[in-house]
This record gives sequence, structure tokens and C-alpha cells, in this order.
Amino acid sequence: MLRLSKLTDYAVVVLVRLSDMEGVQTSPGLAGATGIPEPTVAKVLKNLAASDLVSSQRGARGGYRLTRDLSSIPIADVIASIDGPIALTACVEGSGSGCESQGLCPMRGRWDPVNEAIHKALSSITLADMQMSLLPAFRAPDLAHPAAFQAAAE
Amino acid sequence: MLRLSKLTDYAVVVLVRLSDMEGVQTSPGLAGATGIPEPTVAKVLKNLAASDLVSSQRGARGGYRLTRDLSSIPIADVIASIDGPIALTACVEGSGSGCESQGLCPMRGRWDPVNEAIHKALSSITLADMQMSLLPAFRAPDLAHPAAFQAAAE
DNA sequence: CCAATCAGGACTGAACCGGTCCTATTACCC
DNA sequence: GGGTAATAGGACCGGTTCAGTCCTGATTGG
Repeated sequence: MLRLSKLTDYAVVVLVRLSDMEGVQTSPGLAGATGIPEPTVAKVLKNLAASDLVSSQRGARGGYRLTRDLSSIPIADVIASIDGPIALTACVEGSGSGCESQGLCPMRGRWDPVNEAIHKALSSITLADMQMSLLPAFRAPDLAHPAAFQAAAE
Repeated sequence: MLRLSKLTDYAVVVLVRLSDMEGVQTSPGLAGATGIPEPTVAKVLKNLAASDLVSSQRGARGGYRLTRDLSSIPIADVIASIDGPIALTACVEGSGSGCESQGLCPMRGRWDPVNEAIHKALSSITLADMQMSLLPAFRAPDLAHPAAFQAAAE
């Protein structure tokens, strides 16, 4: 299944949206433009800022801005920013329960080639690629862009 | 994070183990050989049998057997067998809630290139590759192979 | 006929995730 | 200088999903 968190999808939406708009954008503003609830947008942006995918400016008239072009942001970076490091096994991401302590981990290294292949695949796709794969209808005329199901709830 | 289910890891262990042994193997036998709890092994084998990765023989003296060589089993098949189809978004795997009904899905197609890249990456790695990437110490002398943490609990 | 084994589903307890909210802290503007 | 608008960074709760177990059939060999 390889489930990807929904937050990561929101992050892509927000980043693409951010590239469509000029200047500094606030998180309430982006929430309105994307239809994603404001607290959620804020959470996503905080994570993205911590990973330097966007730069933040505090205070009144503050907001967020892209630090680089969409074509310079591999999707792997976005996933790593929201979901943490890309790895498939619990073994890799320090669950720490008995694996290292025993010195003998049966699955040590087994998934390494797989992780590597996935990481490589995700690094070769940029947000610009994903933006292009969107249907033209959703490519941000004004605010018809995002979460239609959210809009229905309002 | 891209979490992969633990069952899938078990499946790899069992399949590799199965290729090390001659003839038909029972699920209690494989449980003993791998250290994985028997009900869990049985569950995994049922799924693998349903996907034709192993063939089953019922009745007394029955058991499981590999249907093809490890080098002919891409890891993508194992993941699909245990975790279901490989797709990252909830949208793809029929959650059905309002997405299609509205005719306008904002994330429609956005993740397609990513899914495709991942699927391709996972299809290019076979179980034989994963077997080789194991440390020699764990490559099945007798039953030193698997879950060391399980063995410790017995 | 009996025992061993697979088939298939139901069930439960625990972990994870999405989403919200609250309290600082910073910077602009009057 | 004070008020306001915005980010920073947590803590927190509810729902969902998953790992693991068990139970009841169906099948086959002795």
C-alpha cells in the first residue's frame, strides 16, 4: 500500500500554489486559496520552513515564500520534510527495541537496495513535474484549484 | 516515512527460507524455522498463495512450495500480495468519498508519475537481490536465520 | 474414519495519524 | 510605545488502521 500521509499531499498543493503567487503569502491566505483548513496549512508550512523549502517572515505583514524554484524541489524533499526520512522498515528509523542491542538484526540490510531505489526514484521527480501532470482545469485560475471536497463542507 | 507493513518483511523471510528448503513445507514447519509465530506465518502464506507466489497443497502431508525462482519474483509482487496494490494516495485506492462523485478531483493525476516511478523501482528488484544483500551470517545455515528478537522470547 | 493441513473470515488491542488548539515570540504600523 | 498581525512550537484528542490471534470449515492422506 505504501501509504503516503495526506499532509504531504497538502504540502504539494501549498507549494505549487505558492509558486503561482507573487511575494509573501500568509498561511490564512493560502488556506483560503487552497480550501485546506487553516490550522493544517499552518502546520504544513511550519514543517516546510523547518526544512528550508520555504522561508518565513514573522510579524505583521509576514508570511512564507519559496526558497527555490519548483523544478529544484524533488518530491523526496517534501516527503522527508513532512513524513520524516524515507525508509520502509521500522528497523531503520530508531525504534530501538532490541534490534541494535542484540547486535544481530535479521533484517539488517535486507531492505537497503529497496530503500535506495525508492529514494532515487523520488529524487528524480520535482514539483514542477507534478505541477505539469495536473489537469489544466486545476492549475490555479483563481481559487478553483484545490480540495473540492473541503469547499463542499462550507 | 513510507511505512511498509511488517507482514511484508515476514513474507520475504518466509519466501527466502522456502527457497532454501526442498520439497513441500508446512506452515508450522516454516514458523519453527523462521521464529515467526505460526498464525502469522499462516496468514502470510495464505496471502502469498492467493497471489500465486507459492502453490499450496491441502490435506495431510500438504504444505507450500515456491512457484518460481527467487530471481523471478520482484519485490513489488510481494508487497502487492500482502499490502494490496502499490499506490500512495487514498484517492487512488477507492476511498470513494466524494472524489469521483464530484467529477473534480484536485489531486487527480498529480501523484501518477510518482506512483509510476516507485512501481518501476520496486519491480526492478527481485527477492534474489534481497537475499544477496543479507549478511552471510543470516543466510540460513539451519535456523539461525530469522527474527532474533522472537527467539529471545522463547 | 481420523488426523493433519490449508482456506477464509471475524475479532481485539495497540499504535499511528490527522486535525485542532493554546501559548509564546517577532515584527510592522499607527 | 502600544496594538495588531503573523509565525513557532508545542500538547492534546478522536478516528482509523494494522498486527496478531482465533475459530470454523474444506480437503486429502493414511
